[in-house]
Amino acid sequence: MSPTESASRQIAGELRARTSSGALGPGALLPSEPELAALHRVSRQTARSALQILEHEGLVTVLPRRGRIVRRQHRLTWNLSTFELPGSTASSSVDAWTTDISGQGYDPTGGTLDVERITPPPDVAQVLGLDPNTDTCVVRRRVRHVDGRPAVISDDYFDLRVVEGTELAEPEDTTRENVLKEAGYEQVYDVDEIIVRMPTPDETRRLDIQPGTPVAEHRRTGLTPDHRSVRLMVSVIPGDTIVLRYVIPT
Amino acid sequence: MSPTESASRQIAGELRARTSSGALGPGALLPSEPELAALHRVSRQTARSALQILEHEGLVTVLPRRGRIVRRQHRLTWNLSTFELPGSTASSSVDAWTTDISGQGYDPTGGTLDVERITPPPDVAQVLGLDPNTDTCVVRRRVRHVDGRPAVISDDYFDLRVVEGTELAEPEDTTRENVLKEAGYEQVYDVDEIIVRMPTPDETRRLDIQPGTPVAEHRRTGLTPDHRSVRLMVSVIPGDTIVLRYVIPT
DNA sequence: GAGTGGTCTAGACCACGTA
DNA sequence: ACGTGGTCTAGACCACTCG
Repeated sequence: MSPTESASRQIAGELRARTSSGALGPGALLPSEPELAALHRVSRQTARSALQILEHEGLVTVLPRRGRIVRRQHRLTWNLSTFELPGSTASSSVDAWTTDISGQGYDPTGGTLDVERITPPPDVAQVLGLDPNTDTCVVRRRVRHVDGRPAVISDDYFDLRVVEGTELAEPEDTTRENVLKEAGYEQVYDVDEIIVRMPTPDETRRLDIQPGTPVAEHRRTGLTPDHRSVRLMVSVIPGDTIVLRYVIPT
Repeated sequence: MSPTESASRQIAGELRARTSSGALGPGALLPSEPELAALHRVSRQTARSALQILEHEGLVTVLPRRGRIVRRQHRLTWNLSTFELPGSTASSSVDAWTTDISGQGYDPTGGTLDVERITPPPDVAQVLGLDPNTDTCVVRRRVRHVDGRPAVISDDYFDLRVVEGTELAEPEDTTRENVLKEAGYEQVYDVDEIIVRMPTPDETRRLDIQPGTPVAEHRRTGLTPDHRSVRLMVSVIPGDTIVLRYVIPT
């Protein structure tokens, strides 16, 4: 026999069933900790554990001093491929982020741009082929916003020798793309890597996400025809708000 | 002033710093709950909470009855684009999974294939354009393994009318990709959507993953030239073991 | 048998927003 | 003022494995 489930898991399971059956729809208020404890004749801690199981599953959000509600599951789509389906309205030359978000009825404005020259962190140095001791890289840090709230962390790394003298080394908000090509570094492939993990405490703070929300770390490396990496873009994307999308011709 | 951090968070932060500074490398044993409690003069529950914060961040794994160790962060790469960098050795016609995994020195064999005819779940019905009440779909369920352990859940859905009479409707493990084309449904685009979320209890069990490990839900829709969806592949991919990769020509 | 984590209890104090 | 969740304590019992 399977060992009986712990009380907290049983209670969590019961509530989970009520959400997936629709009895507790998105936005519905769950029982408070003392209520749930009394209902099931357990201590408040046990009831609390049950609710936290659901929080960690992403089913439930805490509204401070209001209680816990069932989460809405709506997500935005971020198109990461340059290729578009015929008939789509996207103009792929401008920043895809802006097009995507406003195309879905949201406001992509806001956020900050911060350009710095730093000694490259080890992982960046390796990708860009830099010496962490002697080389300098330019990082363009950005927090993209949606409807006025932080939505994505997006850091762009370049070798200083590549972008020196171009607008990419300056704190201007360029809509970019052929800057690198004009500097003699034609970019012909992007290699995207997507890592799924929990956020660091710092990321949780910067993105203002609920604890327990996983993120995608999206690392896009821009390659020249001779396979040199000229650009590394690292984005941190909260899983509860954004879907990544690729269109691939077969 | 910022309100002082709670004791459990402070202790977690201290341990986190010791891991990122390298003082606690991968595999290192962390202090046990009673040890940590005594060290910081707090109750066992508080010490436990601190350790659980790190578990939920994915930094730490529990070895039953041994203690908690710092996780290794190594991940496999799964190539999801058909396009390959010139010079790569992949033969893109066969199952990319097998090529990818064995190319990285792991064993992709094992697992099960289970073919069923079911009434389509609502999300599948919508994508494939089926009527949930009258239509039937064929699902090919698979749990892909790596080195003998479950690694990825991969369910393939088809309209029964499309695959009836082909090997895709039978419980055979075919590696051929042009079955659909021969049946008159040429597939010219794949649309991939990647959702980052926490696993359901069922997925946690089937994938045998640590609680607190996030997953990517990868949904690949195969489109014909007239934008009909003929195939939906849904994969559930544990974040702690696999990196997704796309190569995109610019 | 000692030591690990897993679970639970019954209390307590706190900050803080809503009503 | 009341009720919410956030945190903490000091105890307890359990299943299990390792030496």
